[in-house]
Amino acid sequence: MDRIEAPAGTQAVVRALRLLRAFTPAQPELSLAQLSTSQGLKKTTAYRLLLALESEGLVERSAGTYHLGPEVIALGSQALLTSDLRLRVRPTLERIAAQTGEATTLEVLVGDHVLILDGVRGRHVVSASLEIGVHWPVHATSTGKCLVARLPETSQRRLLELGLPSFTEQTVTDPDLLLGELEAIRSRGFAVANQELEPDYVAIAAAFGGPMRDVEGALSVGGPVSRFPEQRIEVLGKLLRLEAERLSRSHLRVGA
Amino acid sequence: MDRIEAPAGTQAVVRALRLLRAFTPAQPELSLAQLSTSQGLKKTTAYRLLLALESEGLVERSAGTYHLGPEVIALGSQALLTSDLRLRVRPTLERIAAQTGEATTLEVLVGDHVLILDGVRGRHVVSASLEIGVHWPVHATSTGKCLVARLPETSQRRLLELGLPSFTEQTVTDPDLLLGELEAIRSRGFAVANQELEPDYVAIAAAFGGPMRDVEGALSVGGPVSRFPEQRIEVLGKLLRLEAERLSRSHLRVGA
DNA sequence: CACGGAGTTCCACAATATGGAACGATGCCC
DNA sequence: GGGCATCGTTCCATATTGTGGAACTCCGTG
Repeated sequence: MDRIEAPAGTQAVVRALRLLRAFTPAQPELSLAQLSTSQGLKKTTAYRLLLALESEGLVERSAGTYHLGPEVIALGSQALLTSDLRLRVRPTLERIAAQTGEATTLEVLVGDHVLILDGVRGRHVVSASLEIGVHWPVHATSTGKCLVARLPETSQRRLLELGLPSFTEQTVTDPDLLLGELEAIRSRGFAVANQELEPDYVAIAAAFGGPMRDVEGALSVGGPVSRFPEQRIEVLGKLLRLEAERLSRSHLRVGA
Repeated sequence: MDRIEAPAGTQAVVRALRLLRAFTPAQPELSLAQLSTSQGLKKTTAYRLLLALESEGLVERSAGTYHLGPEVIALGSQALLTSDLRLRVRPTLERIAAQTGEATTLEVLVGDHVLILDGVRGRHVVSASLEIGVHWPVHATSTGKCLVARLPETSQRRLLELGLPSFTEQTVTDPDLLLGELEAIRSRGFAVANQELEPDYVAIAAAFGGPMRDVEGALSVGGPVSRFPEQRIEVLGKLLRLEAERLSRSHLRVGA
């Protein structure tokens, strides 16, 4: 999220879209009152916008509360299926999964979270859950950290200033500490999140760039801590860095 | 889509949402010119709306064309994961899949298509592809037909008037013929699509209702024609009808 | 080099979205 | 059971916001 493009003269649309984003896994059902106050909108305005969203099938109402409608699912799947990034990276993902035997993902930065765009399961029974479409905070994930590490510093600060919730005892919640770690990640070429999101869960990630040297996405492997001793983390990190570099280079043929 | 709620004084939002819907699997990349003309918008207006959509991450731009952005995927998955219909019907789906061994889906009407909301694979190697989130035309699918059969007649006509593309030699493309079939579906309690969408693919479906006697969704099983002789279709149809009725009744405890 | 067509910026105008006020329903508490 | 708070909803005058024409800038082409 480097270019924070300021929208010009389009408040109604932006407000409506923000309303959609108000729905979270924790709060999938919201009343008009909740929606309007949480978005700082007048009741009337929120109501009108919601009517528009409802008429287009993006929200539904039942028993006085709103929730996201089926049209959103349709749009989402449409976006997923036609994601060219996903298609391009799929072979890489499969190769890594085959080589390491671990669950492998492709993730991108969206808003202030990382989004799982695609994934390939590993060979083990115990493994990451791999829910495509789910998003996680950046500061407690390997992918999040290595993606943020490549952003301009102002964006980094902005992302890290907004409060870093703790998930485990290992979660890094101090912005300055994290900024230091980002530095290390840049020089190592990969990031590790060792039980920072969930106990017993380790993940390793490396980011690759777009046509310019901006961030495009990150590759990760992860699994239970028992399978990831220090030494193997190092090996996997180097593997991911290699694959990420290959993806970054793959632009040069086509790009300007 | 029975209640075609007319949006009041919200054209900007509606226009923006329509722009999102302009992206199809066939045309996942669209230029400004394409988008503006296809939606009957002035170039300037479409441009401004797209900027707003882009700033919120719902569309992305690369090399002069727009495509749906990652935020759409996030929203879609959010909608999917929190769909209470999906959660409620899951046990039923699993039961049917276990009992029949065939791929089983839950589908709903969205716009003028059916959307696959959830699915459980069957036991066979050869089976339906089951891509959750994908949508199909109503007139060539078993689920589509039985969902439409429960709509008010005016909605039915509207849906069937808008041109029925042919997919196989079996596809019913004549609106009047289809209206007749809908009648039969209502009395039988289930619908069949025998190679109407794809050669060799048979599906059977039954719809269930919401709190009022409106349509809520449809259950289906499907697979290669070789496994679906007339007699078995009849058996499966009755099974689906039974399960659908059970779902319809499940409201009565809670509902008004 | 002139042309057509792409995306983009600018701006005056009025159509459109805004939010205050007021209404009907529902639920809660005294 | 009456009154009070809170919810969703409708109406409407207002000016803020979105609209689209005109004009500009890049392309790539004939």
